[in-house]
Amino acid sequence: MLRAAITNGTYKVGDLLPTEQELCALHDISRHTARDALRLLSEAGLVTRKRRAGTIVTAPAEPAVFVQPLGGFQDLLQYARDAQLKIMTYGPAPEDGLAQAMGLDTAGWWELRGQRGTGPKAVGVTRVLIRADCVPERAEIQAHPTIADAIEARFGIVATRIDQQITAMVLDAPLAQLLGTEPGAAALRTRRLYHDEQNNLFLASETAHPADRFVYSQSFTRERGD
Amino acid sequence: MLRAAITNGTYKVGDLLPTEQELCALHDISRHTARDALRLLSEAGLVTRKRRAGTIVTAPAEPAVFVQPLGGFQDLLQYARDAQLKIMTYGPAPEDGLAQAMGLDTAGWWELRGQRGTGPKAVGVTRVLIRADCVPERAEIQAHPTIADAIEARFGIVATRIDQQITAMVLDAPLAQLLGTEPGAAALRTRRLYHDEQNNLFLASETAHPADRFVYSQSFTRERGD
DNA sequence: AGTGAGATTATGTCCGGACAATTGGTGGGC
DNA sequence: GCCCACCAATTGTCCGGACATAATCTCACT
Repeated sequence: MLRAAITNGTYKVGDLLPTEQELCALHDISRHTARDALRLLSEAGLVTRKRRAGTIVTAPAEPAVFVQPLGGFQDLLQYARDAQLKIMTYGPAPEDGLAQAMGLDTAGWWELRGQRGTGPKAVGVTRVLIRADCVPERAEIQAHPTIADAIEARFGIVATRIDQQITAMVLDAPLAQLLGTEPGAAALRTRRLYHDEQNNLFLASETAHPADRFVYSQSFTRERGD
Repeated sequence: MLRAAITNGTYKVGDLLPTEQELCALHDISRHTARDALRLLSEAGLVTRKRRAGTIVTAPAEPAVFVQPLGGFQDLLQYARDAQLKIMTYGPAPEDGLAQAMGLDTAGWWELRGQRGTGPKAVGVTRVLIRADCVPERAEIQAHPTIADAIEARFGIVATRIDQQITAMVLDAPLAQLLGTEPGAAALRTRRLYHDEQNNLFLASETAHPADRFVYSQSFTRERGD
């Protein structure tokens, strides 16, 4: 949670983190546990600790990203099923055709949640968050044709841009509330970008609010002019 | 000490380290402390820990080397003085002329210890070990002309080979006994190589025993034929 | 011989406490 | 105003204990 707080700007470079005792009181943990958390941050080079002075943020946190061979979105879904992760969406359900193209089963899997964000970019955007009870140390999905290949096979269109990643993250308070879980819970954030100019198809992962530094969601949408 | 044991081959890749409880009993420490030690090794990638299986050595330890801006030997001495480190030698005292050239004060600073090693290479070799109560995280000696420059200026000779490094290490039992301290104590090992063929001057850092994987000493000697 | 349940034994993750070391802050004396 | 002694706060390093978790081992059973 501290790492997330640093990442999203709650604590900026130069700020002082709560002392160990404060963390104990805040989260009802022992000093030992608080120390472990701060130690991890220190080892990651995000903070510097000095006696008497406290713990100072020295570098902005980069979200931990697992980039390598994650396969397509279907793989991700399958992985989520195997790992008994919870798949949730918020925003409207994706169009059937699009959902089918993405290999999504709109029945059962989808728990529609309240639309988050009201900005223009949120219109028509469906977001997917796969919630994990534990964050896997390493995603073990086999390398495999990307979702772009599947789209190309079914629709005959070609994605001109591909960008995929999966991130293990810790939910902060507002998002946790939105998703009906507790702050500090682990979540897998998926992100993919596909853009086909020819068919004006735009499949993008975006943040609900520009103010959010995180990209929490997997989005399926079309260009606004569509 | 475990790290040193891995480095010097006491534990080889694939070997099992003592369990936490065994370490507790061996060194009369709490499990927490033993865990910390093993955790450091694990974070350094030297060992892999698995439940029930134990702690397995997965990579040979490279001695931690501080290579960068260490300056010359005088700087090192000054640093040792400032940091109130203990400077010890064993073997015969260096010749006055050579010692002067090296900027060494043969009076006071030198605590002659027993000659270690009987091999031919040990003849006439004086070794210096700078002992530290704590291992500095980073040597903070200013960059500065190397000792080779000083030699050149005073003797008009040119070192044809320069190799300098300083290593923070932990004393194992035999060396600790030799130096009259306790196993596990911290020490700074210095190493420099200078060779001037023109004047047949050879200033080298060598290990006392070829079997020793460590180079513990700073040596000042002349070629055997000298 | 193979299988599976259970015991065993490591490590992983917590709790609680004590004291040391460092260093910023404070206040008194000059 | 400056300096120095002292205090207090914070992290660093230990101790001790409890239980969870995972993986190996054992052994009865088929």
